[in-house]
Amino acid sequence: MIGIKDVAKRAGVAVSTVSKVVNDYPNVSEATKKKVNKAIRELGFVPNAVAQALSSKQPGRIALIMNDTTQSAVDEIDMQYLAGALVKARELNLDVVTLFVSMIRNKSIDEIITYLRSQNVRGFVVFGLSKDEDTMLELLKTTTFKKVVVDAPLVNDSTSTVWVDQCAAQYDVVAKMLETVQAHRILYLAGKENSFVMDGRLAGMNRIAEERGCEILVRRADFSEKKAREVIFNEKESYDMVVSASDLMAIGAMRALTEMDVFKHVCGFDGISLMGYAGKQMTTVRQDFKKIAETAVGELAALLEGNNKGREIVLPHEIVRMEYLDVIS
Amino acid sequence: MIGIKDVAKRAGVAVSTVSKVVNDYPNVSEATKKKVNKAIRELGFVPNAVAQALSSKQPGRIALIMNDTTQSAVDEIDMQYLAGALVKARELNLDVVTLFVSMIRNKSIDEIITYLRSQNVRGFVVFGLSKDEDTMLELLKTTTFKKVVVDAPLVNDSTSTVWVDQCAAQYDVVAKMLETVQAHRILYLAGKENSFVMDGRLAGMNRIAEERGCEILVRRADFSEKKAREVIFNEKESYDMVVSASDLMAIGAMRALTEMDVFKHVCGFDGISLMGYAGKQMTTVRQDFKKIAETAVGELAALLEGNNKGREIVLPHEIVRMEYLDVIS
DNA sequence: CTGTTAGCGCCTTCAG
DNA sequence: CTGAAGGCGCTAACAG
Repeated sequence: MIGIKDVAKRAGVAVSTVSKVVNDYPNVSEATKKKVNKAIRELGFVPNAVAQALSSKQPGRIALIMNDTTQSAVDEIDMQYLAGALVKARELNLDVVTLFVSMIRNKSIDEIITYLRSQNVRGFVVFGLSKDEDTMLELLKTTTFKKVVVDAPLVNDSTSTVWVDQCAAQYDVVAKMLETVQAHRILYLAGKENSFVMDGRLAGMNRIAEERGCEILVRRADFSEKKAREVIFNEKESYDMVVSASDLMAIGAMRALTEMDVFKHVCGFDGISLMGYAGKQMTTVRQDFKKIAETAVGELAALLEGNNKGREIVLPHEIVRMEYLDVIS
Repeated sequence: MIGIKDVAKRAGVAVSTVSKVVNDYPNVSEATKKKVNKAIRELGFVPNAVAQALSSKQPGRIALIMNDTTQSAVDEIDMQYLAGALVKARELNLDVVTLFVSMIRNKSIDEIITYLRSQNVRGFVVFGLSKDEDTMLELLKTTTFKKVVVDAPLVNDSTSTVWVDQCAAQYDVVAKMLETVQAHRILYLAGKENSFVMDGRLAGMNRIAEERGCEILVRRADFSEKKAREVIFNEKESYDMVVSASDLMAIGAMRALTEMDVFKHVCGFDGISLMGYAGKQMTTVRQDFKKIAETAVGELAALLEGNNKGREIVLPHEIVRMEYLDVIS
């Protein structure tokens, strides 16, 4: 491996001069700068990031903690998160450690901290955290790291939150439906109770209930298509429309209704491309997951740099109609 | 930050002794080992991975290069790959840099090499490479890095391949179908031509044709459900069975057939959980993506360590029947 | 078995 | 504007 020293020799200057050129520091004459750059090119010199990091120029690394519950539907979301986060990190020149919660779930909080510190991690972003992820929640209270939580309202001095307003999104998508559909009783397919996002979505439904005088029948289907199917099949009470807290459940509901040969309007939530498989047009909420991830990493960088305290960042959502042929590429 | 030196002082020993204890080297008496560990605990010492890397003859880092064509169906596969690879890398104590090809597609090969080298990358694994990824293919010929390719038959001195035998898998799944189904003319839905895996799968079909005396109607549907639909709708020739080179196309075919109100057997390929959405039982090939990724990382480590040349590793596949309610959790 | 002493590759004062 | 020298935190011979 050829190093800064070789370049210095080749260019006939001192190593420190090379360093200055490489890092684009002032106080170097154009002449020597040229010489050095020439030598760098000729030798194919590549600065060693590890050494750079060690000698105190290290911004430190960040960790991306992904939630890996093997559910095909959420894989798409996670990939978007990951892609957005990695791109942004690269842009910000932040070194990244990618982790899955399954890799650390069984470890004690101390082990996790030790691991992260040994990896030189200064802060991290957690995606799709749920309420029963105890050690993670504990870790968020810690002040050792700066952190950003996506999809959960957890803020403290060293922790920011990035997400879309779930309450407003749920409200908006239903309000949109109600522009064209009469509905007095709405069957609401809710997700798992341990989900932070459900709180907001339920609140959105309550607001609909109050403002529009609708009655809401809440049924848990745990974000599962299968359970949503069952709920629809078993529901005795009458209702005019189905609102689902996820696209996956919306698809299950739609299928069940079709099999029962009854028609009801159904609306979803997320805007995943799987919606295309519903086989019908469906109204849903679209969240820009890539953008969310980028924002999260950006915020983490800000926390790491400055002295800003943690805060909540709310990103906009969009109400869309997705249709079979639109989506399948 | 407290370092090895502090621990040494605290324990009343030399730094090298601490280092030995930390790295679990021999030639340290139990007594001093205890002293040192005590000091480590009291001071909350955490070895700095960066310094370790710089100092020792680090195995170097490895890069995982993911193919990010936003296709919901393949997201699941990629997540499996990623999870498997990360777990294995952690096990092997290899530092990982995760990349998406979209992050480097527009860059020149030199830029990529420079970037990887600056990141101290010594080798990488590429997942789901396609034939038109020119710079990547070029990079594989290079000898700068050790590399492992998943799902493409590219082997040279410094490059290994890990995948399942696509030809045998395609053959087996059809052979399995033919045990119970009579079929003389098979409609084969092929994927994109730029896909390495298609070569093997087509070969598998040819073998079926020869051995069983079947006629194969090959139709390109580019791994797209939509196109598979269209193929089915437009196909004038008669056929007894549909074989698809991916689950996604199989689903499209199944749906189209249902809409046309005709029944044909359809079989898929991949074993993604999306198959559950087909709404019917379907025979398909299941590949263990996690295992594949683990093997790939293991092989990369081996290449990095020893002096083995690149080679081809073939993993087993499985023929399964997936059904609606099995899959949706 | 333990301590001393060089580096790893680079950055960063601090003199010249 | 340039060069010499001292680390960053740790590992790895080499002496004791």
